Amino acid sequence: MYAQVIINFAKTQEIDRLFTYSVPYTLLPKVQIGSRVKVPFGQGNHTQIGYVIHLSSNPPEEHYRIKPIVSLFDEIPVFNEEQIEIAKFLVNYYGCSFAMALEVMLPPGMSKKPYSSFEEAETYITLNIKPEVLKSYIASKAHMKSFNKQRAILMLFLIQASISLEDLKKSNEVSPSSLSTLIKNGILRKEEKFIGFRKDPIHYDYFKKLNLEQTYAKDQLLAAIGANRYEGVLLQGITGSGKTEVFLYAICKVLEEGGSAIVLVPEIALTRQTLMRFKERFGNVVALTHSRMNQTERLRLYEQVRKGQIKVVIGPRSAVFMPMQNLKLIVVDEEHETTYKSETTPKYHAIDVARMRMIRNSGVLILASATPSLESYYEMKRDRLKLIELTQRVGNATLPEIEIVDMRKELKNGNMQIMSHTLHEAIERTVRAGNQVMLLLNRRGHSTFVNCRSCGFVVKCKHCDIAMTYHRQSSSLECHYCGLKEPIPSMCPACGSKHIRFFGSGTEKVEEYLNKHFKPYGIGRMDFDTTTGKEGHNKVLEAFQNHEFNILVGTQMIAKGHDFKDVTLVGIIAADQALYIQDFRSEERTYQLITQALGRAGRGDKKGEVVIQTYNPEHFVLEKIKFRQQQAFYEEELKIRKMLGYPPYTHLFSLTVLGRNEKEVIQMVHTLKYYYEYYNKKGLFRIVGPSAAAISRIADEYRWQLILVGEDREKLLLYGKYCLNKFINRENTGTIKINWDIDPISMF
DNA sequence: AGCACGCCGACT
DNA sequence: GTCGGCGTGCTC
Repeated sequence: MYAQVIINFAKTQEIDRLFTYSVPYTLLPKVQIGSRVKVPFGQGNHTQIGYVIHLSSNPPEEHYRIKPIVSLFDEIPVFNEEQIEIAKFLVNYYGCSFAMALEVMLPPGMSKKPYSSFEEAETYITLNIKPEVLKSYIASKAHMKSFNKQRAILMLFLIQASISLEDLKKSNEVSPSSLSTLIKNGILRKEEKFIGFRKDPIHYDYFKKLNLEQTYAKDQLLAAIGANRYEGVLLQGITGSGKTEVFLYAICKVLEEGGSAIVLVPEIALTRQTLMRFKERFGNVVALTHSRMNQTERLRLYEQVRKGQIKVVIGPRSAVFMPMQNLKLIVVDEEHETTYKSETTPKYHAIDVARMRMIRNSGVLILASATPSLESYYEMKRDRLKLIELTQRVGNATLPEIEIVDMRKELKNGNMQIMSHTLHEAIERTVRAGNQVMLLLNRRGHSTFVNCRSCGFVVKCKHCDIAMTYHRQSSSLECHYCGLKEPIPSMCPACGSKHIRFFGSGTEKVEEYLNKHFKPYGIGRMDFDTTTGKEGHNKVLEAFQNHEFNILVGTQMIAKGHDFKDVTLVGIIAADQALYIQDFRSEERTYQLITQALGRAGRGDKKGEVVIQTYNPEHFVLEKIKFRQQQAFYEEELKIRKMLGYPPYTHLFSLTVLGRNEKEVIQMVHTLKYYYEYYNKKGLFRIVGPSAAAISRIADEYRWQLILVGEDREKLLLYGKYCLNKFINRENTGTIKINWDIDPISMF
């Protein structure tokens, strides 16, 4: 028997290919596709770890010396055959190495440690003395005050001789230290009980009754699942229309038919309520993956999924690789979110992988969003996705009133503040009525730049080409790109003038304004700076939910998915801010962000209100938002993209040249462009640039970029990589680095 | 990534 | 005539 193997460390192209090894008789039954094996490699025959990709009984035709596999690295294969197909897809679709494609699918921490199957064990605490003796033991210590905590624990054991540690921890009366004292004194003992996995039944009574529109949507999804062939669905439902409830029914159907499902959510912390909705209905076959999981937890989950015990996995983009058994449904919630695209090689997009898996498994892909990405909208128009719409809010909730405030008029009338009169009054009205306010401003800090009035000098970061932001809280200037903190200059570093002024507003400044005018109602702020702890997000949100404060100001992280029934006012402080970013997606982003944010208003029975502040009220994005012309927005934006030759009509291949030596970077990027021009004789591709990146220097590294545009994705990827390899092989690239990406999420 | 091979300059 | 600098190429 011969095994074809990918070497684990093969990150360079020359060795990123299959190597054939013979399988010794002793390892014959155990070496399987997806196994990790130790193999001798190179002249020194150092053992390397390899992944078995194919097995065959015939030796290869070419005659080279075949070495035998040394041993197995893990007891059981780490990948199933579907995952190997996914890896092949990643190699072809993103042009990464096979080794990288395989590695990205392993749970972190597993790449170096052997993996073994294990029995499900649960720790139980058991009474170590006779129950009669326990009573007298408690009585004998009755007078001791220090025994109170131990007594509370022992009282539980009067009823039941053995309790699982997990259940004990849930009880408030149990303190870990007194528990260990009782174990030390031999009153209780710890034991491991091996228990088979007993899956919970589906709790049908928790499913909510659907309205007409939801029922229609549900029926269409169930039909798609029942058809047992690939179908892609765009589930487009306005905020508050009850999308989640609809796809919970779809998951239910999949489970009934013996299948499994993956639910992808953006990186933003999933709210407890959402998780509860899954747990209530599906019990222990549901599992959540998240970034705060430790290695043991990750391995345990991977194993349970592989065995088919876990049938529903909820998680961020990496959950799309889970080795589910009989995977029949993938839901991508908030599918327009950019966190679904990986920033590290392989730079995969979770939707691409999800689609590939569902096509392979004849399953259903549901892309759910109130504001789909333009790509998905375009796919829907081309009949590659079936549109299922939810146009009404559930219950009595109605759509909020939208008011657009022209900040130029505000300025003319002498209001220099960040807050317009309209918004100020709306806040006042709202909090007085006992309701809550959310204010969105996508910039943290206090003032976004510091400027000298005499000479115009702007304080920039020493290491980056960006103005420093004034943070009042830390009373320093901060660079948001490299993290540099500097003291605030008392005079201009350039001319010595004392007339230093602060311009631009961030969340801190809004908070300051609110504290000045609305302090008694309570002010909260949620941004990168206030959510550092591990429960940072939840702490702020829970306090808001409990009315510990009634006005919340924050960056985009407040715009997503949270339901607060008392929020009746949402204010967008600077709506046009993102429109000035030089990126073809900035209109789309702005549309999505504002629409999502205003979806936060009026989720309960109360009527909502939205105030949007802008210097650009006639901008088409704001007009479409104001008049709720979603389809018109998408059509208009598509027209622009088509005219300019941007996605979804074309594909991009971006290259960034990085280096500490500016001259070298500029020279190299020009030489690189020459290679692309040389091999573009047929003119299939458009070459944009080179140009300095939007932030031309970050942490002392200069950044220049080149963008290739083409209609044929496959050819573009080949061309992009081919010329780059030629360039690297023929030129002395010195100290520069080159990053590249196909279908990048932004132009930076 | 490692290791061998190989071609050139500095040294006993 | 030999030792070692590292540039180049190969690894089942």
